[in-house]
Amino acid sequence: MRHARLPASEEIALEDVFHALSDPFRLEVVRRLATDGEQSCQALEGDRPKSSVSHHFRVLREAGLIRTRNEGVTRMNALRRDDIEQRFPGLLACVVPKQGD
Amino acid sequence: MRHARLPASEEIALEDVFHALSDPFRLEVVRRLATDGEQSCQALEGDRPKSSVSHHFRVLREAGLIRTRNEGVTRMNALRRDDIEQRFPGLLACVVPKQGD
DNA sequence: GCCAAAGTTCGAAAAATATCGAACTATCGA
DNA sequence: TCGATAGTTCGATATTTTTCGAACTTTGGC
Repeated sequence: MRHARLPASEEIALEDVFHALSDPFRLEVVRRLATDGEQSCQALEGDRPKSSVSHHFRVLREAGLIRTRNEGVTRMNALRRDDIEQRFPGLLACVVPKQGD
Repeated sequence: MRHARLPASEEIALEDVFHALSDPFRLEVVRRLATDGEQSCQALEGDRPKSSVSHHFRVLREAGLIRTRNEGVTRMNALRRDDIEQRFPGLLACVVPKQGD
């Protein structure tokens, strides 16, 4: 399996991040990754076909929001917390729900 | 001129805000409003036709990012700083360039 | 009242995204 | 090696956005 395109931290573009997060499904994925940590694709698919899920994960990956690594037959997706925080401090805090919201 | 639709602070949706900011022109408008304060539409149009500019201001307005008031024959647009800050603390700080960036 | 200026609205055409099935790839286990 | 599992890629269609001209609205000035 070819290595997926992944922008370096400095290459992450705000427009791309915003576009990636403007979709409800992708926003939810980011939130789940933030609260529950690394997840496989299927752990987050909500009865959607795999090709659709794969598309959304790709958008998140290319925007620089997540990183994917192979673990056996599955792929684990993790939020690029530190990279995002470094590039756009405070952004993740707006996305991840705080208690009492 | 009819009053433009404007969501209350609590109604501002993160997805809408992200979508609004995912366009380079709109992101630039928000930055200009943040740094230079209230502006007319034409002060920010970059050789684009008025209908296109008007469309983008409408997206920003409906997302809850700006407020528009009539001033004579022009309409002045202002960033809804306080409302956005209250609803999504820290978000604007990610958008507006800090010095040395 | 008439004209000009600043935006808005409408409608149609172009461009970008999303959706989903089918075929493909890679890895693990038997 | 043969399945089975987890994703990816491709291609086609549907939906959403963007773009832009033309017509319209509102306000101020003469």
